[in-house]
Amino acid sequence: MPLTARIALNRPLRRLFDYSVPEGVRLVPGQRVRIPFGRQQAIGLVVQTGVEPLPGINLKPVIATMEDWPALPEETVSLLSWASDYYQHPLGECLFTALPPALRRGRKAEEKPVEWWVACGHGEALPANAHRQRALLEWLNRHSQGAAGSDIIRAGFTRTQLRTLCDRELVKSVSPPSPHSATAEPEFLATGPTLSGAQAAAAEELASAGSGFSASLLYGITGSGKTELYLHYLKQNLGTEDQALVLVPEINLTPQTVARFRHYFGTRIVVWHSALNDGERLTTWLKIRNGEPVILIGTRSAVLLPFTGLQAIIVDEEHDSSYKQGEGFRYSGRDLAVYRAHLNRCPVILGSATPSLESVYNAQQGKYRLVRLEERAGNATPPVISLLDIRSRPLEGGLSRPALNAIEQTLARGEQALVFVNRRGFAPVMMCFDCGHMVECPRCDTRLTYHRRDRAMRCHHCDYQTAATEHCPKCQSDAFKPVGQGTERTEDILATAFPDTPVVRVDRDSTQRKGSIQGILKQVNSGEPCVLVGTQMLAKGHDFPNVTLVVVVNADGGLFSVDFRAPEQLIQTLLQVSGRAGRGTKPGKVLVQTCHSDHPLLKTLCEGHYLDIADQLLSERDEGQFPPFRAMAIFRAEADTMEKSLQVLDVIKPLTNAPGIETWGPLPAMIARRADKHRAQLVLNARNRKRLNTLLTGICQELDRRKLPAGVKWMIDVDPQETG
DNA sequence: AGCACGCCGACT
DNA sequence: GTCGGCGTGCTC
Repeated sequence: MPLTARIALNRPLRRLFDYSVPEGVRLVPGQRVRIPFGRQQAIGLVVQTGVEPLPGINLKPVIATMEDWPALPEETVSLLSWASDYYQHPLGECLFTALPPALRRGRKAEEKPVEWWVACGHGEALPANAHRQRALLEWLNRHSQGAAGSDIIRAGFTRTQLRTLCDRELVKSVSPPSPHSATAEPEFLATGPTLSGAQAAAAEELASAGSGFSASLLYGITGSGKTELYLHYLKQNLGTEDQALVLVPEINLTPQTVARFRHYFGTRIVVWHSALNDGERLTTWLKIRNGEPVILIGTRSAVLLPFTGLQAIIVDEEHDSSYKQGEGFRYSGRDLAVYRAHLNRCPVILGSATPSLESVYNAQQGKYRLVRLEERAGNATPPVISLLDIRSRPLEGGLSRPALNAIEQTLARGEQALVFVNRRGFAPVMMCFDCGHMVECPRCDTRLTYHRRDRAMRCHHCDYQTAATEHCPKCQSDAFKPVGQGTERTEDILATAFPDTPVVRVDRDSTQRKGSIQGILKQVNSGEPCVLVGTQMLAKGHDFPNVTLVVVVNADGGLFSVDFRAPEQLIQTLLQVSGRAGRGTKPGKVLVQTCHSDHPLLKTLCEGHYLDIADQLLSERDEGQFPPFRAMAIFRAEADTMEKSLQVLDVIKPLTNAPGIETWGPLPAMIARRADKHRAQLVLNARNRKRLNTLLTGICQELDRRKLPAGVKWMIDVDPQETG
């Protein structure tokens, strides 16, 4: 009988393809092969061998193996097969997301040798106008050991300059010095950080779960020192040959965070995030695949890396919505982390000051061990939160008089204040007070945000932008004014109100312009009085010891949203941003401006213990029959007209008719048109997750068979984060 | 996703 | 007469 193999391709196809295996070739699951596909060639991943050859199809033979070992180890294939089924995404695309781009394209799974350059002359022979070449040569002469090509480029020189110098025989390429002689191992500490009593107790509880599978929810209030706990845990429990994974949200993966881990683990720390280039990705991927005993700090996709000796997983800020991928393979990094810990029979720690309702529920159900850390580190006390009703109060740049007074008093005491605004730009709308016109995005059903600094009107949902005008573009009236608050506007008002105090704005725009958040925060870290203005970005993980006042400009956005997650997210954001106050020795105070100071949710926030609030929110989810009490999935469709999108979902709707499953819609999405795509959705709400999964699998099979209206893209989102 | 095949409109 | 538009169908 001829040998056969079932192979997955990196194509959006919900099927696999069978091939014959040439004599003398041995294939195992997870192995990378080159195969003929149609009239082209492709890279495939072996899923299964020895399958029964299909009748009536003569199999093409595999061309070659890329390696004689599986690129994806068995455990990683299991993880992704499970995820493919759970998230209803084609297996091939799931498996390929676990490969670095270079290997997806068919490159050899080996390190590109480092090209190493040394200077072998001086600049006298260079033409007088060759400034950059001279600068490069001097730079290289200063590096007596020579330098890697990538470092030369990173230092601001170009490949052309290097090539020309090479042609002039002023630099040459040599083999790189061996890594041992290049640099000494950086120093790192043998023991973990010293813990407070409360931290030590929590550490002991975490450790008591042992080394097999366990999931712990570490509820640690802001400022309680969760990171020290992670460091301590890894120091105490990780063997010298073990691998560990620390997942963090993108914006938490700062140089300081990494430096903190390096301080205790030195070169054992490696990072994984969106800013890595293909070469760096391959290098790190190979390290992980080779089983090197690294501790990897990474964002969402790090959970898919091919670990072979994973012994601990930590998910920091586990409630963060960025753990859910919002397009393509819509997996949850946090949920896959838990499943992966299960596969590896190792512990997983989910840490947060404001855990997701899903995790709180799992803890209540006994699926997760709840570990509490409710004392702030050092002498810090939790901040006091109070509501400031702004109904019929005059506002300046969104700030009420009492709020401005509080900021003034804070500055007068030599302390710092933080003002939280949930929108970047100057104002979210420009409106004409004569004709009522509001400037809209031509491609989306949204208003354009006014960015005064750049004199631009920008859409925050696509890349559209246009020059700002002084008059109404419709009736030319000059009664054309910004409406609502953005960070730029609040920054402006504060700069006017406190002319002698620095005002520092932190949002996507300001950090992009200045290069990094670090530079911007220098001012703040000096401890001198200043006012910080910013978005979400400020709410995460930063430690500002001298910030003693936090002002929330407007808390009302999330109070009456149609999204069932809005109340949870509002509370989480408010508590995270509140947590920036009073992290030093001085007590912190939080003022939340609202038009609904009698709203029960905001009232409990003030009295609030987060777990009590979570309990209350959970009972609302229960009553509304929402997750985690129900399993949810959404069919989304997009096309050049709304009719087409709705039409496809109308075809799908009758297929969802099953006991224990409720279907809502189809309805246009909250923002119905986005980048000229008209979007609609069909929501499925099920009592039983397994039943929902089986139903979805069946529907996908059926839809693959059927001919659907052309030009419509449909997809499934399991456990959706956004239901708008 | 690619890529080829296929059948209708405005060019040398 | 042909170049090329993108609709449709197929890939073991």
